[in-house]
Amino acid sequence: MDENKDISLKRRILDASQELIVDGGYQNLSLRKIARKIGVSATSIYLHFDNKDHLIHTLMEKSIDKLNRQLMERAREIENPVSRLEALARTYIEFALENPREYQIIYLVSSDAMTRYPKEKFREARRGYEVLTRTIEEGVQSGLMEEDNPRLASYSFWAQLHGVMSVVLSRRLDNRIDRDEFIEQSLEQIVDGFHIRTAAVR
Amino acid sequence: MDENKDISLKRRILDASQELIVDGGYQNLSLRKIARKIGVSATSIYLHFDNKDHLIHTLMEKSIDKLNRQLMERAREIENPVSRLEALARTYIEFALENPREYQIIYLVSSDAMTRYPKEKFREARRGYEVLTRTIEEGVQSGLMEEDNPRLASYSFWAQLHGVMSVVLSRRLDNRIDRDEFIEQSLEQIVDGFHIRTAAVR
Amino acid sequence: MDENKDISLKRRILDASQELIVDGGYQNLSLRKIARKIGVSATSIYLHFDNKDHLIHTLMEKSIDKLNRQLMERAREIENPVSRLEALARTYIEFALENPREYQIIYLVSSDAMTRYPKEKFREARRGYEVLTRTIEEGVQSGLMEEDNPRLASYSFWAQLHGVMSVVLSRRLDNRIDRDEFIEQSLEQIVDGFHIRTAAVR
Amino acid sequence: MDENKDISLKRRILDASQELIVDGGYQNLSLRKIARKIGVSATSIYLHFDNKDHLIHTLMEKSIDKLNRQLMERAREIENPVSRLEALARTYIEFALENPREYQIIYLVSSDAMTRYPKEKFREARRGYEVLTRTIEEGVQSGLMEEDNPRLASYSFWAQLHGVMSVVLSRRLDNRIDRDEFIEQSLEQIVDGFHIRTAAVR
DNA sequence: AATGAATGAGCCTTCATTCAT
DNA sequence: AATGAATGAAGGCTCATTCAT
Repeated sequence: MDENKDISLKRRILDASQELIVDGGYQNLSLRKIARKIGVSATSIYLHFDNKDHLIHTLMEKSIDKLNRQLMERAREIENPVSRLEALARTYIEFALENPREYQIIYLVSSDAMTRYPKEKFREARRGYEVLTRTIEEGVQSGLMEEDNPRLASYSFWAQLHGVMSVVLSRRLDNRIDRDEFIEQSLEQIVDGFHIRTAAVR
Repeated sequence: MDENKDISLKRRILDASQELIVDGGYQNLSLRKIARKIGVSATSIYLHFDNKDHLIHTLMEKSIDKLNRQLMERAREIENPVSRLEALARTYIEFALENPREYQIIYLVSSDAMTRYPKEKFREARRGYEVLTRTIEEGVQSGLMEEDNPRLASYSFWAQLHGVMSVVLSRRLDNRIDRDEFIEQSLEQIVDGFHIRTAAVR
Repeated sequence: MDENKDISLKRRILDASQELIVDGGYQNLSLRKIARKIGVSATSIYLHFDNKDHLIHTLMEKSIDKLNRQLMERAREIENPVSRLEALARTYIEFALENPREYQIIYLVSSDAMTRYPKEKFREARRGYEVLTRTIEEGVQSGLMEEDNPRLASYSFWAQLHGVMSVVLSRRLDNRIDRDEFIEQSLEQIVDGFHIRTAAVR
Repeated sequence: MDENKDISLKRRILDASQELIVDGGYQNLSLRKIARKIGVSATSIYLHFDNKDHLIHTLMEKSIDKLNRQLMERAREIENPVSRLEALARTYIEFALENPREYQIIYLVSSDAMTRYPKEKFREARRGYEVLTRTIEEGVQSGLMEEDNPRLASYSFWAQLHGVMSVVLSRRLDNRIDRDEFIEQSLEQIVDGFHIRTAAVR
C-alpha cells in the first residue's frame, strides 16, 4: 500500500484501468471501479484526466507508442528488407504476448471509443505502419519483393498478423492446437506471402 | 394462433435487438430499448429469455448459425478443394460485408459476453471450422495442398481472414487504400499460402 | 403514511416538488430530494415523468391552468368591462395569496427552465392574457377605457400586478407596512390607471 | 505593488463572477468556473471570500449599491418631486436595461441566496426605497401628490416598476408587443398614479 | 498569497431485474 | 401471456470545501 503510494496516482490510474479493461472488457470499465481498485475517490481521477474518454485515449496512446517504439528500434537494426519484415512481425508477436493488455487496448480503437479518438493522435498511431511500408518499398526497390501498392500491402500484412494474435489472446483457439506452433506456422505463411518465392516450391 | 403470436414476439425481440446493435453497437443494447422499439413492456422479454445474457447468446448463436449455414451450402457446391477453399473465404468475406453487425456479434465471443457463453453452443459454433478443416484435409489427400496439421491450418486461415475483415469493418483502414482492392489482394495472398504453388513464381 | 399511499404517486411527486421548490428555491430541487420526501426511490419518478424538465413543466402547466381557469370563470360572471377588470385583478391576487406555491412556480417561467418550455404549452399559458385583453377591448369599445393597444395594456396591467404580488410573497416587503393595505392600495392604483377618470380628480 | 495585486485579485473574482452570471445565469455560477476564467486556482477564492455565499452576497451588495448610487445621484439633480419621481423611475429602468444581470442579481434577494443575506446589508439595501419615500413625502408636503402612507406608496411604486421590468428581462413579453413602447406606456401609467391629476382627464 | 491534491456529497439518468396482478 | 410498479446499483460528472505546503 505504502509502496503503491509512491507511484504517481496518474500511473496507478492507468495501470488499474488496463487491468480492468483486459479482464472485464472495455464496456465494463468505470471510473468508480478504477477508483475503488486503487483505493482513491472517484473524483480524484479528474485531477489527472478531463474525462473518461481522455483516460482511455491516453491508455491507447501509451500502448500504441510502446509498440511503435519497439518496432522502430528493431527496424533500425536490420538492413535486408526481407529479414526486416520478418523481424517486425516477430516483434509484433512478442509485444502481443508480453503485453497482452496493452495489445488489446490498442485494438479498442475499433470500438466506439475510437470514434472520438483525436485525429492528431490517430496520425501518430500510424507510424508503425510507416515503418512497415518503408520496409516493403525497399524490398520492392531491391527486387526482393513484388508489390504494386506497398501501403496496401503493409496494412494487409498487419491485418493478418493481428487476426492471428487476436485469436491467440482471446483464447478462442481450439485447445487441441498448440499455441506456439500455431503462431509460428501462421507467421511463416504470412511472411512468405510477401517475398518473391525465388525457386519453385517452398 | 396463440402459438404463432408467441413465436412472433420472440422473433420480434431478436430482430429488434439486432437492429439496435446495428444502429448503436452492442454496448448500447438494453432490454428497455428493445422493448420500447417493439412496443412491448420490458418485462415481456423475460417471458422468452431468462435474462440479457440469454438473449445475447441467442443472438450470437443465430449469427453463427447463419454464417455456418452459408459456408456449408457453398462448400457442398464445389468439388475441388482448392477452389472450395477460396469459395469459403469469399463466402466468409461476403457475409462480413453484407452483415457487418452480425459478423461483429459473432466476435463478441471474445468479449466478456462470451465468458458466459454456454459450452455446448460453443461446440456448435465450431462447425464452420470443421468444414474448412475437412476441405484442407481433402486438399492434402489429393496432393493439392501440403499441411501437416489441417486443423491448425484452418484456424490460421480463418484468423488471417478475420484480421483482414476486422480492419475493414472497424474502419481502421487508411483512407488512401481502396477497400475492395485491399480485400481482394489480402484474400489472394491468404489463399495462395494454402496451396502448393505448382510452378515457380505465381 | 398509509393514507398517503392512497394518493397517486404522480400527485405526491408533484406536491412534494412544489413544496421543495417554494421553500428551497428552484435550483435546489432535485429528484432525489423529492423521492426522499415521499419515501420512494428516485427511479420511481421516471415512471411518471420523462425527466426533470418534464416534471417541472408539468408543475408549471398545472399551476398556470389552475390560475387561468379561475380567471376565465370569474370573467364570465361579469358584464361591465371595468368591473370585470377589477374582478380579474382580485382573482389574480386571491390566487397568489391562496396558492403561493403554484403562483411562484408559474413565474419560474423566467428562469432557464423556461427556455425549454414547449412552445405549444406556452401558447396555452397565454390564455389568461387573452381574457384580460378582451376585457380591455370591450372597455375601449364601450367607451369606458381608452387604450391604443389593448394587448400591450393587458401585459402592462399583469406585470404591475405581478410586481406587487411578488414583493408580497417573497417577503421583501418592509415589515412596517401592512400587507393587506399594501395590496389594496396598489390594486386600486393599478386598476385606476386603466379606466377613464370621468370627473376631475379621483 | 503587492497590495495592488491583492486588490486586483478580489476585483477580478467579482468581475469574472458577474460575467459568468451574465452568460449562464446565476444557477450556473460555480467557484471552479470563476477560478478557471481568471486563471487561478479555485482555492484562491477562499483567500478573499469565506465561501460561495459570501461571494454572492458581495456581488449582490455591489449591484445594489450601484443601483442606489445612480438613483441618489439622479435624485439630487431634480428639485420638483413629481419630476424627480419620474426621473427615478427612468433611472431604475435604464439600470435594468443596461445591467440586466446585475439587476437580476439584486432580485436574487428573494431567492434562497437571500435567506442567508446578512441583516445589516439588508438595511443598506433599502436606501433606494428611502430616496423614493422622501420624494413622495416632499410631493405630499408640496401638495403635488396625495398619499396617506408614503413608505407604502414607494414600495408599491417600486413593485409595479419591478413587475414591468421583470417581464421585459425574462423575455416573457409577447413578441407582438414592442418592448420600448411597453416600457414607456407602463412607466407613464405608474407615474401618473402617483401625482394629483390636476385637471379633468389626462 | 497561492496552490495542488483530495474528497464526500450530490446531481440526473439508465439499467436489469423482481413481484404482484 | 403480458404488464406496471418499483427498486438498488451503477454510471459519468460537477461541486464546495478542506488541508498541507
